[in-house]
Amino acid sequence: MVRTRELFAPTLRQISGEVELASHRLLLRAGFVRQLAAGMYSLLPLGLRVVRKVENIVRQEMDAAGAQELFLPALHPLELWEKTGRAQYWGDELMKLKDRTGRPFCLGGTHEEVVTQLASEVKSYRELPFTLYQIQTKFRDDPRPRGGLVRVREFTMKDAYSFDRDVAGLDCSYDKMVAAYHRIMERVALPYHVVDASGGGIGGWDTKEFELPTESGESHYLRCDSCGYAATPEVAQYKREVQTAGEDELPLERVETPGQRTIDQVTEFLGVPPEKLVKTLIYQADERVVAALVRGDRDLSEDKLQVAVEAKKLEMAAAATIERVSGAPVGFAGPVGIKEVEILADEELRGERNFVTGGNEDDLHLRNVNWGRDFEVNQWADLRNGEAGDLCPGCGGPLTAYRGIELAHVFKLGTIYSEPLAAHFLDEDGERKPMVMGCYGLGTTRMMAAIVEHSHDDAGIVWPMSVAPYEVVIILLNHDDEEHRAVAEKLYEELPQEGFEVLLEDRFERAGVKFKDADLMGIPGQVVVGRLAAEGKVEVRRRGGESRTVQVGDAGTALREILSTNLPA
RNA sequence: CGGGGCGUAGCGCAGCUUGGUCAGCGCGCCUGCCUUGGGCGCAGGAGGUCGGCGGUUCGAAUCCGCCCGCCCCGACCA
Repeated sequence: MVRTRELFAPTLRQISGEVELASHRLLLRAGFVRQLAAGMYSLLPLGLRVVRKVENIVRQEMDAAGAQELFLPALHPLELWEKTGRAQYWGDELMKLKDRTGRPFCLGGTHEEVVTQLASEVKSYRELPFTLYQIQTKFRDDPRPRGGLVRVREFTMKDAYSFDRDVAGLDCSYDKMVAAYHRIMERVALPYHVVDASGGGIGGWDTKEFELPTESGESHYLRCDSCGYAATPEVAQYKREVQTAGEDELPLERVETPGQRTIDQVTEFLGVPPEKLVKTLIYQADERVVAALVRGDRDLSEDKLQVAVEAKKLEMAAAATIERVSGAPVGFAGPVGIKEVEILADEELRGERNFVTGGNEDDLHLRNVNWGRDFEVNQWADLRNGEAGDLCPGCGGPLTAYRGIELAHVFKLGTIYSEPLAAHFLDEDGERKPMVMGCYGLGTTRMMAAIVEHSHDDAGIVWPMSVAPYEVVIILLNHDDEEHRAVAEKLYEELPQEGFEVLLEDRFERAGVKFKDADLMGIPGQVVVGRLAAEGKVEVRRRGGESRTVQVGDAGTALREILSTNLPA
């Protein structure tokens, strides 16, 4: 219940051409948010109401799933992040600061460490399982914030953590959270795809992202439109066609390639298509050094390589290592004659003959290289990113490239936090074990942006009922007309009693301005008090939908009907 | 972090190439009149160290250097 005359919601008629994303433009124009600095936004009263509604939906579903809400500090001792190795892993993305005594702290980018330490108070299997969650501000010093509220440096997120005695228990806790997420997406009226993803370098498995499919999204994934299989390129499985060598093996040739290091350069220089090249990528896998081979036009998936070599830690080998094993400057490594490394080759190369590789000498490449003859493959594996056009592993249909906004992310952590932080319990058998954890994130401010991104038209935002900042706006057109004003005031009095959240548009503005702003703000129900008020009638409309003229006394009934769906038909 | 763009009145922009009636426009704001169903109309008015610092010059919004900030593409992203 508020009057627009008192509402702090400055609307903008124009906005800089630099602001590109629809959600960003509309949330700014409609007076929901303001930018303080790159990736930092103030939520104005209307924006806050939307976020609160999203939060309440999330809260209800979390509670219904048996999770318990708590509230953890945003400020963490850096030491805690060092125990799990994440201070280093996150690097500059973690916002660090010191207190007056010089003790190092950080602003939490997430809360696994803090919640795990808290959970370590659990002593017995009898206290398990449980799931904790909070709705908290997160800080991430992203190298490039973008897209308005989609990717920012300070944002609010619901993060939940489950604690179980074993993996079977985790699976159960995880399934409950996933089910809750499905209901949340339904309630905020967003379409979504559940996408298999990578747990990232820190570990975890069964990682899934809930993605809003939209061209303006920044995540990329592949999806089979016939059976619904979806995955990020790094983890996407695909059906491999049986490859047969189509050509005879030709004699190996050395070819001078002065200064030609990259695939593009070599392709250009030798005049061969990139699929005839084979990339040799040298990685440090824990203590070992491995060479991964993929076709020149493909991208290596570090996730798949890491699985194939069963390494805890995988990173590009240092230049010195590459030079040692290949005997050549970076850019000329190849499988023929390389030393001290295991060679892993992408399955796809089984069908390749006579390809071009680095020559392990400065400015040298080799032509007509063949595996088996010129070098031995130690291990064949799927090592490349999936691509659009690959075949679905389930049904064989083609995979399509999608872009999306990542709304939520779930994954199974196992004991990767409970072990270093000593979150143990005594099991039935008297054995001391680390708790088995899962974690479940959902960005609430991002969700507001995603809803706008998905639901708007040329005139402005079209909020679903479930998260609209107000459900009904009474638009009083002529403020000077006593009769009209009386009708508007009566509605403003009565509609809340009928259960509606009401905004009264009573500013000293012209009718046009009020209509434009009402559409821009996207309030689902509009009650227009205008000329017809003299006859005791008002116009009841759905933003983006139908409109009808009714007696003032019937406005509530008409609104109930017209607003019975979450989004206009 | 690499590439590109931008920074001039509260907001949106022009001016910069070619230095000198260039401190300009639209919207908003204030006053008065008028109007009240889709960002009215008329008249008058206030408001800017041209992102910052330094340099070139008789003279800099304009040219040069450094810095800061913001946007976009890429790298990165639990």
